[in-house]
Amino acid sequence: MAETTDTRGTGGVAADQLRSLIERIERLEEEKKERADDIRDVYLEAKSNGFDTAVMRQVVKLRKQDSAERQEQEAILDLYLHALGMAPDAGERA
Amino acid sequence: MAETTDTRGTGGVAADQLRSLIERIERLEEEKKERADDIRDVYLEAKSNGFDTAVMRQVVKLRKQDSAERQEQEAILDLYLHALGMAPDAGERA
Amino acid sequence: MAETTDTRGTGGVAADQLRSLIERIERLEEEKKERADDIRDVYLEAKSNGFDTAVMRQVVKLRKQDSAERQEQEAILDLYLHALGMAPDAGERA
Amino acid sequence: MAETTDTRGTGGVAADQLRSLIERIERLEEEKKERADDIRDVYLEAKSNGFDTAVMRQVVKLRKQDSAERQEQEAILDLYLHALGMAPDAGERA
DNA sequence: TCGCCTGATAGTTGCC
DNA sequence: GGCAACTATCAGGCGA
Repeated sequence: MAETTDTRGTGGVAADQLRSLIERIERLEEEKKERADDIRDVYLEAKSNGFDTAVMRQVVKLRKQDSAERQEQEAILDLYLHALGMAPDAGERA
Repeated sequence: MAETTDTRGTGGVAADQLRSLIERIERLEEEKKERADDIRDVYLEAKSNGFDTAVMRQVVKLRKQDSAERQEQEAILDLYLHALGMAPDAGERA
Repeated sequence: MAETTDTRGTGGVAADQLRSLIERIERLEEEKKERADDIRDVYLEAKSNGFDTAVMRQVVKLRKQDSAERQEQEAILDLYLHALGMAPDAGERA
Repeated sequence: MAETTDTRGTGGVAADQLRSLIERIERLEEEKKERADDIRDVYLEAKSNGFDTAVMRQVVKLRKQDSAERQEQEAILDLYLHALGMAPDAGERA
């Protein structure tokens, strides 16, 4: 734990490091928000072109679920293989 | 001590009603927690019988996803039908 | 130790046991969800009667905290009683 | 005929447009997720360097609030300036 | 445009 | 002690 008291005086090394981390996070959150706004804009554009955004959202959600489910399938396969001692790279190879 | 303390005057009836609502919620939350505890117990029982609970949780999750996806499929079908003005009982259009 | 590698062959005992456990879990989760839905309904009913559900949720939370503290007090009391050899029922509990 | 996937007569153009919109959305959501993952990574890095991430999240939140308040102040100022016919054409934002 | 509702996100708790 | 699931809170989108 960093009760390092490295903060000799004000603005120690830890403080600088912390400031840097915070700023990186803030920059990333800003970019994340930009993407969210862009997505919102695309939906607005779609709506203004006569598309049903509810349907579109459903489509996007469904396609996301499909890929998520595929991931799950792979995860559970791995788990089975491990449970059966047949993991690909588990070192255990009878 | 359950006399009509505050029930006279303004807000009395509302107070009784509120109390009733709160108690119903609390009872339901209690029951919900009981179920959660039961689930936890089943997993513990499974583990004590040599089953891999991680695999089990994954299985449960996957089966839940399957049914959720089926629901989504139906939802999107409904949306399409609506978007095409072919909804089962909704011929009304603004 | 229970040997669950009984899964060799077609539908071993372990497989049946696993299926049973999974189904119990799913039933319990279903019931848990029903309670959650009921709670939601009560809040909706409250809202339709003019109550502020945010305030209600706060109340429920506070009362839960209170009860938690009370239980903690009881736990401490039990501890003392045990330490004094005055526990109501020693040990056996299902 | 250059556009083979264009099923004219059955909303082909719209279909292409819809596909394009969906793909733009999915790409943006992907990028959004990348940023979220990056943020998560920075917090992990911070933690591995001994920082308390809960505190850091609090700091980020507070700074976001501060900036929101500052922007509100600027908005009010703009409003006043407009009301006075003194709105700047293109103001620089720090 | 306002209020409702659903989905996203941050915090909390329990498990490993 | 770290990590993941769950829960509660909050904001954005939709309908009236």
